[in-house]
This record gives sequence, C-alpha cells and structure tokens, in this order.
Amino acid sequence: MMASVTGTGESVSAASLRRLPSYRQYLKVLQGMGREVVSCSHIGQALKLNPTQVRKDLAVTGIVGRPKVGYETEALIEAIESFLGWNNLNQAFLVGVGSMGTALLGYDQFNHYGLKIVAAFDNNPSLIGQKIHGHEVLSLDKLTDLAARMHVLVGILTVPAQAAQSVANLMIFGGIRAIWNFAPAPIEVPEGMVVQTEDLFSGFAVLSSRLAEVMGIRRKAGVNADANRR
Amino acid sequence: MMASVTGTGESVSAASLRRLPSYRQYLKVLQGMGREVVSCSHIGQALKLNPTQVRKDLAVTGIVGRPKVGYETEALIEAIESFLGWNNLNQAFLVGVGSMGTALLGYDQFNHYGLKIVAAFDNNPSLIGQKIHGHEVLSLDKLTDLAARMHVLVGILTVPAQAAQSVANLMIFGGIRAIWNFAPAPIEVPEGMVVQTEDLFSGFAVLSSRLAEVMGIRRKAGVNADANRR
DNA sequence: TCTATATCGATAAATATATATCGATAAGTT
DNA sequence: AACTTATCGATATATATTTATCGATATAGA
Repeated sequence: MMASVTGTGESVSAASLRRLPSYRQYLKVLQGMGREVVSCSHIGQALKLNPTQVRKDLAVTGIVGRPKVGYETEALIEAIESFLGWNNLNQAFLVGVGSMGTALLGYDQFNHYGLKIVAAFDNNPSLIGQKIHGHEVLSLDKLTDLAARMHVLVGILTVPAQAAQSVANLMIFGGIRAIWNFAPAPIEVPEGMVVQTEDLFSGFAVLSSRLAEVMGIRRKAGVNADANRR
Repeated sequence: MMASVTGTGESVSAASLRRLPSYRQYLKVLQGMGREVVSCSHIGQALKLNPTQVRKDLAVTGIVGRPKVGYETEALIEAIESFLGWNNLNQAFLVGVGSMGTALLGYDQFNHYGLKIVAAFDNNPSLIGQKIHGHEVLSLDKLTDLAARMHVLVGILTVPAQAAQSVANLMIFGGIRAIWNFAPAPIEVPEGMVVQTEDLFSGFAVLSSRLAEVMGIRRKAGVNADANRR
C-alpha cells in the first residue's frame, strides 16, 4: 500500500537511483567476461550490498528474474539504461569552462549515459572561440537563444557560486528543463524543473570526518557533552 | 538510547556530514556580508532544509547557540571546520592525471578544506615530468616509497576502473590511511582505513530519472506491473 | 517589570530506507 | 520422479533519518 502503486506519486528513492549506475557498471564488467546471467546475491557480494536491497533496486526497472538463476545480464543492463533514459541521447549545454567544466568536456563516455554536450559557454573573452576537447566555447550571450532553437533540455552548470543563479536563469529562459549543478550554491528554479546539485566536498566531508575518527583526532560526541553547560 | 552516547560506536550519519560543507559555504557568504549571528531557521530557509534538521546537524560539531538569537557565524564556521578536521592541513597524493585528476590539481581551494596535494602520479611516460597546474607528475613507481617517507595520509584516486585496486594497493603499502576514490569501481582496503568513493553518475542517474518523469517519458511503476505475468 | 516571541536543545513521532523472512519456482541431484 | 537448493518476488520487521513537539531561555517591547 505504498505510494508506488497508489497513483500519482513517484516513489523510487534517490538512494535506489544512485545505486543503479554502479550496478550497470559492474554488469558491464560481467558482460565483458561473457557472463550471461547474474543473481542479486552475486551483485551484492561484489558491491558489498545486501542482496534484498539489490533486488528491490532492480525491481524498479521492471526487470523480471528467474528463481534459482537470476537475471539475464544483457537484459538487466538494458533495463537499467532504459529506466534512466540513457538509451536515447539528450543534448546538453555546459556553462563554465573552468577546471570542472573542462574535465566534463573531456569525458568522452557521456554518450553511454544518454548525454551529448553540444556546446560550451563562458563569459571569459580569452576562452570564447577556443576549442576545448573538441567543443568550441561560445559566448554566454548566445546561450538562451541557442538553447531555445536547439530544444536543449539539459544544462550543466560549472560556474563559480556567485554566477550560478544568473546562469541558471539564462538556462531556464532558454527552455532547459534539467540542470546538473556543480556550483557550490543552491539554485532556484520554477516548478516542474529538475535540479541535481553536486557538491564535491560533501563526500570529502565524510572522508575527513572518518579520517579524524580513525586517527583519533576527534573526541566522540558523548565526551563533548559538557560543552553544553554554561 | 542511541549509539551516539552508548560508548564505542561513532554515530554521526553520513547524511549529516554531507550537509556540513553546504552550511559552511553559506555561512561564509553570510560572514562576507558582515552577519554576526544566524539561526537554524534562517539557514534552513536559505538551503531549503528543515530547521530542526539543521540544528541537529550543527549539534554534532559541539556548537552552542543562544535562544532567540542563534549561533555566532564565525564560531559556527570554525566549529564545522574543526569538526571535519579542515583547520589543519593534510598532505595528499593524487594518482591519475586524466581529466578528473587534472581538474582536481587545478582546484586551488583545497587548502580551505584541510587538503594539500603535494604530488601527482601517473604511469603515462608522456605525462611524467610535466607540470600540471604547478604539480610535477611523478612516476607511479615512486608512490609507495614517497608516501611512506612523507607520511602522507590521504590518496586521491583518479584512475580508470581497471587500475583502481592496484593503485589503491600501492597507496595502502605506502601507509596512506584514507582514499578519495573517483574511479568507478569499489576498492578493497584493510580494516581501519577510510574509503570515500565518488560516483559522478549516481547524481546524474537521479537527474536522468527525474527528467524522464517530468517529460512523461517513463511509465509509472504501477503501469509496469503486468510485465510480471508470464 | 512583565509579557510576547523567536530560538535553542531535547525528545517524541513520522517517514523513509534497509534487512530479514517466507512461500513459490526453476534447475540441478539423487 | 521426488528431493534439494538457490533464487525470486512480496511482505514484514528493523533501523535510520527526518520532522514535529515541548519546555527552557534570551531578547525585545509594552
């Protein structure tokens, strides 16, 4: 009786969605090794995840498995890619040709993820006109108009924090529907748009904290408690 | 009666840790605007988070606030940085000078995050000896020995998936205690070490899925149900 | 000085996520 | 052919995370 079936609401948890790419990645490895079928237990063992969790995650793609056997590797990859919409290419604009932007422009595997960066933009005159990893850098002025004319749906935002909202606005104006935001700033968008903000340092915070723990640098929370007294 | 206080176990959730950098980022902005105190309600509004959640997250740093007022901005920033260990610099090695590695080498703000990349490594002869963003690229052979001699604790892994484990092993041998892993592969490390694996595409999967939803491309789970019949 | 209010800190409730259990079933084994 | 086992799919339980509630308290205003 969960929202999954009760009608309007979408229900796949972000946690599940986030694991799908790692399944796909691993399945590709197995496929490369000629493996035709694979079970949740196997995947779980390789990826250190609970088999039940794997099964539940995969279920969202609509894949059906065979008891005692598992899933067909190829069908499973196909199901994941289809579910995520990675089997038809979306055009994307990238704005901000700094270090992160340049790295993404250099990534030649995006087509396997349903993404094709068709243009790069910046407002730095010394960058405009240059070719970065095969993508010509265009002036930011042209963004909105070009996005509208090309019906580009995805924008990749790799600008500094203070420019994030204004560039996002240009994207919104141009009819872009989903923004992959690498700027360390939250951005406001109208209802019905999709924003996925990536914070490089959120993962690093986890690492830092765990490192501080294992190195014994940080006192445990309980020990800190008397700081509450005044 | 949670693990937080009951003794040995550490308890700060990854979810909380992941939010700390965004608080810090926003607090820096406020500080730049001369704001001396800030409340959880204010932070929550800006970052679209529940105030209670913000309060709970901040509590892990040991900060103490004043009713009706909030927290001192500066003390709060300091508390977050101190909690994450970002106020004393860790030396780090980066391995794999591809697009991601190059981007990270070009990132000049790491010192604000307690990180100083002191050397870069690769096994590509055409890269070795070159300077990338001021960091000389060294041969991979030297990694283990140099890590041990310099007492480097943090390794940044920006190599292709198939090289990930072998390079991780070199790091482990060299005495590195924490690996920030950007390779799309899980890596095995001994007990007591820290691994933080970043998957660029896990976030993209969320974006793809949500985009497919709003564009009405994907049928809902319920509609899919009859695929179960055989 | 007294009252009203925003906020903290702690705790309780609600929600979401992860894990365990169980019947059903497909494939191999005796 | 019956038995055993691994696995699926569904459901139930357990755990984790988020959100709401409540008393205490510091500040502002009457």
